[in-house]
Amino acid sequence: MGAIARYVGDIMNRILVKTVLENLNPGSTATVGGWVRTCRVSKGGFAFITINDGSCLAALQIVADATLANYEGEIVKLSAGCSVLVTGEVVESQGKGQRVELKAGELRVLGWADPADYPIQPKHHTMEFLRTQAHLRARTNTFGAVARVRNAVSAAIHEFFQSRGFIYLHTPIITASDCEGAGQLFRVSTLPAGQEPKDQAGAIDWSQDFFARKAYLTVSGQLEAETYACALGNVYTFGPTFRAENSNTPRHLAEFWMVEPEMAFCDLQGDARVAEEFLKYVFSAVLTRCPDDMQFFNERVDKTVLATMEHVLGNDFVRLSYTEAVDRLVKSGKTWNYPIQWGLDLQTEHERYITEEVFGKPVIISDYPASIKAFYMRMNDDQKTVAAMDVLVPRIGEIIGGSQREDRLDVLNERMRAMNLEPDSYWWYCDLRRYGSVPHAGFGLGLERVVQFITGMANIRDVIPYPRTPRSAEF
RNA sequence: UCCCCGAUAGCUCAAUCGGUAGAGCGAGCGGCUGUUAACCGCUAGGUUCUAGGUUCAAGUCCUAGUCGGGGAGCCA
Repeated sequence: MGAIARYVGDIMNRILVKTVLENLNPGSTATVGGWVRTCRVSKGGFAFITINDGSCLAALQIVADATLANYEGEIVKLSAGCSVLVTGEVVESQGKGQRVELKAGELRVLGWADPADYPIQPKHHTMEFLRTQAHLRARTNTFGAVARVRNAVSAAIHEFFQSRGFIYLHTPIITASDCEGAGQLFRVSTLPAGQEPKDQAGAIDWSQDFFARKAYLTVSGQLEAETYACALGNVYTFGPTFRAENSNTPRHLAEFWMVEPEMAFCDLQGDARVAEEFLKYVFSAVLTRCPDDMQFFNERVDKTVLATMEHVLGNDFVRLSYTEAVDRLVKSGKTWNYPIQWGLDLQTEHERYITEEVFGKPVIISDYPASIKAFYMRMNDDQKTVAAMDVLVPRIGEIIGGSQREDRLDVLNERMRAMNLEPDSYWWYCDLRRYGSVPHAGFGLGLERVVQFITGMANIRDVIPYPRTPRSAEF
């Protein structure tokens, strides 16, 4: 067995750097493992080695002196990226910058990292460069903090719904619904490329494909979630979602994670109320659990994120109808690149004006014209608008899109025909309205956009470990 | 997909009117130091994204492409 095997006992007993820094007092003994951030060798016969193990933003300072057997042979040669296992005594730090440090009694080098070619130097790197080193970028302060915040957000999402009795539902990744109205789909096929079997008309014969029909990666679990909501009451999905849109922006991914609660016996007002409570719960949880990481983002990434979080938590979201929003935009006196007119969708510039300049906080816009929204949204009594709502936040724009669903079969059929959709291919979706239909509502939230909003990270590709975007699927 | 901008040392950038490529950081070596993005000195390090073109001469100008960034659309 190799070198690692000999250390298994110590590895299993290691203590997190976070624990040492926050909980251990001078006099304790500890074994920690981590990756070297910096190593400064003093001719006075000792070396300062800071290591990080991902458990927290801060690094632990190790003091190793020349009495250690491998001091000259190994310790003085340590550099950024090396992995080490250190056992020593927690002591009060003589220097500034840390409460305690670890005086090494034994320092084992588990893995070297040649400083001549280790890509993560102890200096500023651009996000663009780190994206090309996605397998190592988690070792930086920024990406470690992003990973911890993303984790805290994910945990908070489950907690919020679980504590309210929602059932976590796993909707299919592969779907045969090819027109959910949410953009381009990735096709899933096992037919040999270029040699697909043809039917008599010369078209590809999909009946010979794996699923005996065309299949795709899901763009939303909503329709399936509705069926379970109409049996279990409140459910939520939380999983990967795919869009084959050729979108090249700092806010779009081809593969991203989406949360989609769906609630039976719920109308649009209830939907909006849950959306607001939900966002506030998640923001609050991150502030509570990742204070150091949030402080870091506030200092190094975006100096407004903490104030924004506090502001959002301390204020009610603004409720505004689409009609009122259009009215405000018309009367703003501003000149727009895109026209404002009742019946046209709001553009990014309009949404940002409302949420950033008019109110300076999240805004929930509701009751959009039916003509610009999906077939499944419930027609309002005015016969012109549907019970849809978008939650808009400063800087990001739309973070949540939701609606009360059309629960009347005849109205749904009418809407589908008006949008050139074939009700027969949605037979199971229509069945929900045929048998025991109930008012229900839900919304979808992009996980990465929430993490972006919370951390202030400018590009969505930097809040997911391995971003998939047009022409990019490295790693 | 559309518009704009960019690509020069490992990284971040500079290079005047088109005139023969430089700095900081990092790295190597040496010095100094309870240090903490340590500090000081020396050294090495380049097919200037690719392919064409203009010119006596191209990092610089032109054309096409590739990749990256910003904005827009689509959306979460």
